[in-house]
Amino acid sequence: MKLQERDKQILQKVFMFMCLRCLQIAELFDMHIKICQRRLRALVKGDYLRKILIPTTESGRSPYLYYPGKSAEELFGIQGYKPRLTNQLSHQQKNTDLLIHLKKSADRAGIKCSLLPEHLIRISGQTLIPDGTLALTRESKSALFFLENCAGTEVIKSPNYNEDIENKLIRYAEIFQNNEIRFYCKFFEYNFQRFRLLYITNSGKRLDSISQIVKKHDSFGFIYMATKSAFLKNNIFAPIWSIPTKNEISASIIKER
DNA sequence: CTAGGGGTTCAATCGGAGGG
DNA sequence: CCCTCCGATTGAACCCCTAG
Repeated sequence: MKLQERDKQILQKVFMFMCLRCLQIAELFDMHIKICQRRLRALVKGDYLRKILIPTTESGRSPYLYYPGKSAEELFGIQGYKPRLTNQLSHQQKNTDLLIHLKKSADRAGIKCSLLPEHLIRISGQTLIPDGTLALTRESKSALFFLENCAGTEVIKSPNYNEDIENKLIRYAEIFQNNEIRFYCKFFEYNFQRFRLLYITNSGKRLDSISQIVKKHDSFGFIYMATKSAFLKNNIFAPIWSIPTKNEISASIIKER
């Protein structure tokens, strides 16, 4: 097969996210789903990609998950990973969906959006791992955002203060106070002043209860919250964000002009 | 000959109806 | 209560045509 320029870009994205579904790739590249399927099939044939069937909870056929094959590893000189079918994976897939939504929304608005998914942060040895980070750039100015996608399974508050949401928020506040974002400045090649944390919840009820904890620990007002449905329904300018600390309920993360 | 597009078929899953 | 069947749904694969 002859590798197109777009094929290479697809492979890069697959490396970036570790693994992607056909629909995610089609959305990223504005491809017709069938065209996307066909290219992916060709890439699988050339062992640029490999695929596994992932179990799903939704109706319909289970989609394939594509991850780098040997040819792609040789082409880029990067090692790929075969995704393991764990709870972690479905959470990661949801994070990918959110990041792609942000990316496409920014594209439409003419704003540059660079992504840094979770697994790349993880292997860099950071102690606090967000579900993803992104940099929005407009006219030579960039802003850094962390993304937390609350699946609704984590404990909000556990007595041992370990790995619960409250503990994580405390650590975010520490990082904000000390402005420990050197890793991200280096990755995005921009000297960010501060960052914002975008906290996505899967229900309004959960948003309210976590807001209470945010108020307690975020004295700066850097934590923005929204429900997943509002987030996915609206564009990047939409005033859907609440900032618990400032008692704001319709903030925007970026101004329209 | 290759890439893109439309139509159709295949495969896998869920939920509900119905029977034992 | 459990099992099987069936339709609905969704993603992928297949076939054929067209344009360059």
